[in-house]
Formats: sequence, structure tokens, C-alpha cells
Amino acid sequence: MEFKEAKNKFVQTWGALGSQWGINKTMAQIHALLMVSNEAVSMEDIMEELQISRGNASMNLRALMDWGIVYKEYKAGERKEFFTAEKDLDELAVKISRERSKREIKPALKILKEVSTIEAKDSAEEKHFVDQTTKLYDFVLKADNMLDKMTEFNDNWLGKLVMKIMK
Amino acid sequence: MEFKEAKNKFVQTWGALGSQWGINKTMAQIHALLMVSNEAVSMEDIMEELQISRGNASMNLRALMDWGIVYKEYKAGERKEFFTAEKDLDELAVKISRERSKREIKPALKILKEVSTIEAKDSAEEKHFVDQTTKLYDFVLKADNMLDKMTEFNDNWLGKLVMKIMK
DNA sequence: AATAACTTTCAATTATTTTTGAAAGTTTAA
DNA sequence: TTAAACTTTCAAAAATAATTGAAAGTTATT
Repeated sequence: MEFKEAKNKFVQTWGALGSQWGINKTMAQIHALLMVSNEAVSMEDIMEELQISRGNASMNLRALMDWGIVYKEYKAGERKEFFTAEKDLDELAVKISRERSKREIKPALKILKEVSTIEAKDSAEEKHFVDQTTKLYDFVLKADNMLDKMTEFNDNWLGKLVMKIMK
Repeated sequence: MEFKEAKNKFVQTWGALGSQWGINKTMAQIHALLMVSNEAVSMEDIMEELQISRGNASMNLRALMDWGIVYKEYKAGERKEFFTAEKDLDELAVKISRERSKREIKPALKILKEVSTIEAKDSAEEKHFVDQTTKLYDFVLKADNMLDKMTEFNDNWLGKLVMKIMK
């Protein structure tokens, strides 16, 4: 396999993986492209490589910057903007976790708390509901905190994390 | 908040969370509904509660069973089928992890391996590509193995619990 | 202050995914 | 074996999400 083919395959695969996890395909592809580029890339070049429109490129670059995993760069003497991706994978994982936690998990937790604290009356049905949603709340909270804890560690985070969880 | 409202809110929230993570909304909603039901539910009742068509219910129940997180149940003297969800949350997490690993991570790893092992020639660009995709391969592999390890740990824990219950 | 070189926005279009519903399929009972 | 009670399938329709492209916006240069 030659370089160009490999690069394209990687970008396509990363895009597909992204969309399976609720991240828009183009966003994941732009990120993939920047990850494997050894220097900052212009919007023009991104449009060219991925065959996408200016608007699409602009919006998804904005989203990637909002996620904190892509940065703008300016080159001396150049009017246009260039982009680079966060290339440290631990850092990348941390930022994605944080963002998804903030945007999706935290709001869901809030609702879970609400619904799990209704007055259970005496029917078995209602008791089961309260019991199950309470367990779910605890579980999701624990899982979410685990992700937070990950950010505290650097190397051998798995081992340290297991130690911490198991006390 | 009264029970019916809470239940509905929970089902809607779980559905929204699912779709943000690449799981179809109805599938997540059916799962939510079954999770908080203290007894097996018929397809008819699922259709009624979620206001969905028979085809939709049938297909998503099939998918949930393929994921191994919803089971069919038969009631004596009843022709129709009833459904229950896996309610143990650790077990649920394990099954979802396994399934997503098998369906999405493993195939992506295969491609990552392929593209990271091309002949790097001597350009800095190609060297960076190989370096970055190799790191990514290692990272994803490590994360994926971690899920396996947790699964194993969980199995043991469950096994021990089962032994304990059975004396 | 006019123009050139860019980027952003967003209504309209296009692509993708989900859902429907009725026909076909299956199983049980009489 | 026939019919009734169910479930599954899948082409078409509907809903949702992503993308385009041109106008509006911004910033730097002359």
C-alpha cells in the first residue's frame, strides 16, 4: 500500500468510526487528516483533500476547536488560517471525555436524579422504577467520575485507576 | 412529579442519550422501558407505550436481543411473546462494551494496523504518518484490552457471586 | 475609503437513517 | 387442514442530519 492510499484509508476509517459514535463524519475526517499531517493545514487544502465545501469545512473546524482538539495557527506573511490537531493521544482522550461528559452525561444525570427521587407510593411497579433508576444514577455517576479521575493520571493510569476504584 | 411522567421522562432521556452515542433512539427507548418494568412486556404494550409501529418494535427488539441485553420470555397459556431487559448494570455495561468492541473497534484496529505498517520511505510527511498511526493503533488496542480486562474481572466477580448464592 | 483576501452564516438542498404498514411468514389450536 | 394469532420482512415514506454555496461579515492592504 502506498502512502496516499493509506492516508485516505485512515481518514475514511476514522470518519466511519466517528459517525458510529455520534460524531459527524466530516468532523472526524478533518480531525483524522490533521492528526496525521506533520504541519498545519489550510482550509483550502482540507476542502481539496476531503472534497467538501467551504461552509462544511468552516463549521466542522469550528466544532473541533470548540471541543478543544484542533487549534488555529497563523503563519508569518500569510493571510489565511492554518489548523493543527491535538496529537497527544492521552490529552485527546481526556478532552473528548470531558466534552462528552459535560454535554451529554451531566444533563442525563440531572434527569436521572429527578426521576429517581419521585415519591414511590406502594405499588411494586413504582418501587421497581425508583430502585432501578437509582441504581442507574449511581452507576452512571460512578462511570462518569471514573473518566474524570483519568485526567488526574498520566502514565500507568490504568493501574492507578484500578487501585483507586478498588480502594 | 408523578410516576407516569417520571417514567416517560426517563424513557425519552435514555433515548436521546442513546442516539448521541450512535444507538438508534427507539432501540434505546425500548431498552429503557424494559429496564424499569418489573415484569416482562409484550410487543403490543411496547408499541402502545412508545407509540411506534409493529415493524419498528419488532426490528429493534431483534437488535436488542442480538446485543444480548434483552430476552424473550414466554408465559404459560399465552401465545404472544414477552420481553425483559438485562437489569444488572455491570452485566449490561460488559455486554455493550463487548458488542461495540467486536463490531466497531476490532475492524478499525485492523485498518489501523494495515495503514501503520506501510513502507515509510524517507519523507518527513510519511514518517509522521507512520509514527502517528502506530501510536494510535497502540492506544486503541490498549483501551480496547482494558475493556476486556474489566469484563474478565467482572465475570470473576459475577461468578463468585453466583457460587456464593448457590452455596 | 476602496478593494482584495479571506471566513462565517444559514436557507435551501441533498444524503442518510429511521419508521411505517401491509404482505408474507410462522406457529398453535381446533 | 384450516384458521386464527401472532411475528418478521422490506419497499416506500417520513424524519433527521449533513452539506452546499452564495451573500454577508471581517480583517488587512493599498
